[in-house]
Amino acid sequence: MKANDLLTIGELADRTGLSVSAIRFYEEKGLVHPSRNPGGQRRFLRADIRRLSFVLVAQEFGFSISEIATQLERLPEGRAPTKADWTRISRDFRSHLDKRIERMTALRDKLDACIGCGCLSMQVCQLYNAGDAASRHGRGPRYLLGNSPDDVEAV
Amino acid sequence: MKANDLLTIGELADRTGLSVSAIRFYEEKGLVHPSRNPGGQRRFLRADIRRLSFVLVAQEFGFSISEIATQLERLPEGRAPTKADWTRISRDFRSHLDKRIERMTALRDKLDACIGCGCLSMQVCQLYNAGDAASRHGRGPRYLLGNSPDDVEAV
DNA sequence: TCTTGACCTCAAGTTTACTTGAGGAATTAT
DNA sequence: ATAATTCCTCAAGTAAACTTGAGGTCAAGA
Repeated sequence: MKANDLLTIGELADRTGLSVSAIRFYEEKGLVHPSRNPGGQRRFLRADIRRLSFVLVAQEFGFSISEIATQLERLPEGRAPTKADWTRISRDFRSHLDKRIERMTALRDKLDACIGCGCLSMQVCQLYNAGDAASRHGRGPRYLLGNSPDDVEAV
Repeated sequence: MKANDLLTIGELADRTGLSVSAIRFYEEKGLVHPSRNPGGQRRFLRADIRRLSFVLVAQEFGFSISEIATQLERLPEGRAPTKADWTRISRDFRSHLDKRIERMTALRDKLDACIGCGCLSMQVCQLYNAGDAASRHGRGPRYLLGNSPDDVEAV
């Protein structure tokens, strides 16, 4: 590490656990904006360690890179983000995460009921619910797990 | 629909909400094994509606197509799966899902603590935990959210 | 029968998130 | 001073999960 507090791409890679190529890729996607030294090499702020770690956590939360880029645009460039900056972003995360957890838990509970009743191969079950079917539009199975009203005699 | 109880690919698409091309793709990946009529067109069993709906649900649970294919190999071909068949598979789902929910919830709780304390831009917080850092290997940030022991003075 | 809509195959394209490789310049270590 | 690292750019490759298109066949209804 040089006398100043800027990091080379390799140092940043070591600090974040990312590969060098991934960091270059993230720059291309607008997640970081390193400066260059006289020789043309990238120089990163220490704050970029956190920025990239944020990216990794956000990915685990199910955000795509472009969504993360949008979030990060709300952070200041050049100076360390304030508490208010991060709080705003965290709140968005929180609500996104809540929805995902809610959805997963609902699926699990329904699955639980099915394990008990064996309905995945039968007709009457929590998953076989006209309400569900009626509320579904667009993507995904219209009738969860293949049941549809006129299939009752079939499978 | 013809007199017999076999479905054309279009009918199956209507029933599952999948596109025709997706169903062909799934066949290629071994998720369904339709027979052919004399003219060479695919003919599906009614049980394939459930099979494909299972695929969609499994994808939401975070399984990849090849993992789903592995699970489905445990189901009988040609006859309707029994309660025991599905129960075995459901149990695997349940444990996979539990792990994911656990992980998401843990992340959310840590995030909550951070929204409260503003630590995403500070030094002391739930996410800044030597234990976490020590237990991390391989993929992902070595130091969650960018903190590392000698960065305390920095950001 | 004939026409239209559904189906067929096979190849290539798409998006996301990166990695790998070639060819070369800048830094650092000895 | 020189060798060993590290870095640079750009192009191309990879894997997953599909879609799109070309060129042609099959089936169902008027």
